[in-house]
Amino acid sequence: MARPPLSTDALVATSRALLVQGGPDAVVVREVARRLGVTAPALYRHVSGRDDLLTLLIAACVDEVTGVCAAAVAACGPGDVEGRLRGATWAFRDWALQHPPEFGLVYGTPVARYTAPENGPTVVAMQRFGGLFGSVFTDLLRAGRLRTVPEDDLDPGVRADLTAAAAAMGLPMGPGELYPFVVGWHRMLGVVSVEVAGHLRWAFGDDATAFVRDQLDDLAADLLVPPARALAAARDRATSAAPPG
Amino acid sequence: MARPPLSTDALVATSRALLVQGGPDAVVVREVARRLGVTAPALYRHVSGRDDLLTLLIAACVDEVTGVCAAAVAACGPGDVEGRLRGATWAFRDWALQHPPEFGLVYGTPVARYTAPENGPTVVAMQRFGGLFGSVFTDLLRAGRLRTVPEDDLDPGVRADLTAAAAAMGLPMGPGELYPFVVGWHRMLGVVSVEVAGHLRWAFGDDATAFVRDQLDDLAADLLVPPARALAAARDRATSAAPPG
DNA sequence: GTGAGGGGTGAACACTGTTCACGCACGATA
DNA sequence: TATCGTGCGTGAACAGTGTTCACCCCTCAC
Repeated sequence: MARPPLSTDALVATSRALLVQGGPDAVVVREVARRLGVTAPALYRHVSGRDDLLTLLIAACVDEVTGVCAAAVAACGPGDVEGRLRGATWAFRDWALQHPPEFGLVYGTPVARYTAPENGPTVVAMQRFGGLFGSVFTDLLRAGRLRTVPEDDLDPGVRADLTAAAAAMGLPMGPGELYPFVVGWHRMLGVVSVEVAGHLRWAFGDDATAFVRDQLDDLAADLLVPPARALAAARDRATSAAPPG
Repeated sequence: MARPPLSTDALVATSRALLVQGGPDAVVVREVARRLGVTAPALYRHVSGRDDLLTLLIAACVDEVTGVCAAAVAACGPGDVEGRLRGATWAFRDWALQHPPEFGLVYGTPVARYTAPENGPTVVAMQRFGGLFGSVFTDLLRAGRLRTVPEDDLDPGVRADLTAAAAAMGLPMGPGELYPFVVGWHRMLGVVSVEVAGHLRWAFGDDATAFVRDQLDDLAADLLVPPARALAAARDRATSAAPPG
């Protein structure tokens, strides 16, 4: 009766099954062991404890959602920068709605007593995820499709924070260009969080898809410059490159 | 050595202290009892179990936030419908930021294995809370300051859901009038949730106040008709009441 | 062949929520 | 006044949790 050798991946997979089935509290060391045909202390050879298990689980989920968003981005034509934004956004929302427990674990109220280890796997996974959306936005910026904000219109504190954040992440962006990125991230996460948490059920029952699509469309409309105007702006820049006088 | 008699309020208060100090998992029956100078089974004379304790705690928090929002509304002049919206919104955000554990308990990812009892105290507290914001929006509507949506512009499914929801809540509103209410609730909750959960820290460190104020101002701008235009619309309605021909 | 060590085991500890039989002290009743 | 019923507390117990410990077996390198 050879039992398959214990691997960290197997631990994470069974932990996730328990998470899906009964929420974070159902991820119980002894039960994970039981399902793997092993006693609880055996897991401590592969994982330093329950927190470590959750850390790996969160990282795996972030990697998965990064993957589906990246696939949606890759499915767009090379020039379709708007499609990449909409595709990635909707892929994120779809994944969240199809995996509420995982979404809750990653983006929900922080799990009690759990704190992600500094520079641990969850942090680097999050950075990969942020990098994906960052590339979508830099593409929009290069194509002139991003509705940037004049720096003088920004609150001084916000401007300073965004300048610092761009520098910290090595992004070649000014604060007025990073601003729509933050707004996009913030509103998208808010829209999806509220939907997944079920706080729209009183209005839309079990399916708020149409409403959420409206909200994400509104968000895109706020973030993007229409293609025609982007073209005109590009023409303006070209002519003003040879200024009169 | 007369111990103060055990009251449900005392249970809720000590539970809340534990929640604030260590998150939902720190609300431990035995510790609540210990702090009240009593053993654990004694609590079961006043409360049916830990879930019941959480139910009462959630209801108390909802009542508290309803109170601060109501106070902000009451502080506005009788004609200041816009001030009521902004005041209630900002009061909600302030309460959330000052009480992250309570906010997480009420509006965050549902607590594992906990489900609110049907028509229990949490539900009626939530209804009171919804009623407060509902009154703010009906005031806006009556003053002509709410940017309503033509019914034909609504997705048919959304329109049907909103019609049903208005009927279920006994609101004298059409779907195009309920729509901005849902948008406002949805976006406000999203903005605040993301801020409280700390998902903006990478950009703004520990204080995203200025950014969040921007976002809530944007939301208000999306929801409201400027006063001047509201006046003009009222004039139009008055003149078209005596139609030509 | 033998030592080293990776990876498993059962027992144990300190917790948790909850239930149970018990008992005390009080107010209403005969 | 004596007695009962009941509200409210107690300690003991049960099943479950995360985690640690001493132990042991199996395999691999020398």
